[in-house]
Amino acid sequence: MANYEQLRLRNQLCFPLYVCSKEVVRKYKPLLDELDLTYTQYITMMAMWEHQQLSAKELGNILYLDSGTLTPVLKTLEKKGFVERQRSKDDERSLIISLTPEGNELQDRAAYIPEAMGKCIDMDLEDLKTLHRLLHKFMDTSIK
Amino acid sequence: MANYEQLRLRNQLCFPLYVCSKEVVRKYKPLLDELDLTYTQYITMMAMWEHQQLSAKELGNILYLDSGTLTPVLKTLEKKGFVERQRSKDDERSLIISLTPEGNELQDRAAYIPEAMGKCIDMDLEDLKTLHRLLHKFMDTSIK
DNA sequence: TTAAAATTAATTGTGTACAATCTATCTGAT
DNA sequence: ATCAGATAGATTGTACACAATTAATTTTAA
Repeated sequence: MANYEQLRLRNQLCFPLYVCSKEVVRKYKPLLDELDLTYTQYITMMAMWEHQQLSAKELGNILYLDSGTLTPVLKTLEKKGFVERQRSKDDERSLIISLTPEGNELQDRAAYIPEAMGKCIDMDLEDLKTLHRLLHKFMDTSIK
Repeated sequence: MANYEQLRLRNQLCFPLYVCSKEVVRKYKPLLDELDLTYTQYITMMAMWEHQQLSAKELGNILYLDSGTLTPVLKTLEKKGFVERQRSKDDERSLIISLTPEGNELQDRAAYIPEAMGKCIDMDLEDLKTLHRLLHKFMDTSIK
């Protein structure tokens, strides 16, 4: 029988990426539950806190999500009162997302999350910085 | 207005992990389409190629997936003729997954995928090795 | 000017993920 | 021997993720 060493899970890059990504989202869950946000809703709100107002298109570019994913997320966030959705006057095709006062206030309640998450990760800072740098490098060289 | 630097997407570890993971899966898609496999089905088959026979429980431990995810994946792989599902004689609770001849042959057709994927990633080998090492370290220190 | 092409969201369909619950089976302590 | 607890999968419900298609609007080029 052939022994395809390169087909072993432990030798792939994809698999630890996939596992680590899911694990981080899992670790966020109890923290995000208190804000009534899912992980996808959380990163959407992070983009909104940073930019205050964005079109759905711009949001998709920032988050690497298409309208099939974003449309229901934005409708949910609107239902929760954190954002408003309205068509652009300039271009009726474009959907403008803006923060509500409640959405803005949520940022205060979210402010402790990055630090709380940091405490969950038992790796030294140097490794985390390297990991962060290499992931960004991977994104920059591999996407699109 | 407060400026929560640590809440910016670019300063998170979670976000590049999430984006890179999705991006890698997206890059696999055209290669896996030829095998009639999704990414989740592919890593399941990789575990099977490595072990020949596993219980659903063991598969879940290897892949970090629970029965809610695995049950439909395994039923699909059975329908495609790549694995067999049968209850253990020793313990009726346990579901034994084994490779069919077709499932085994699929490994030959999958053998070129790791190399093809490698060519899609435009990062030097040293960085990729470091990334691989740090992701495994992250998995080992952060999960469970 | 106007018809074709491009752009933006929304919709549809498939396939995960995972928490929570359920069901069947097995194990162990009395 | 038996029943309480543990264990293994299956099921249910919610929420993505994304490809493909659709619908509405805008842009562009003949």
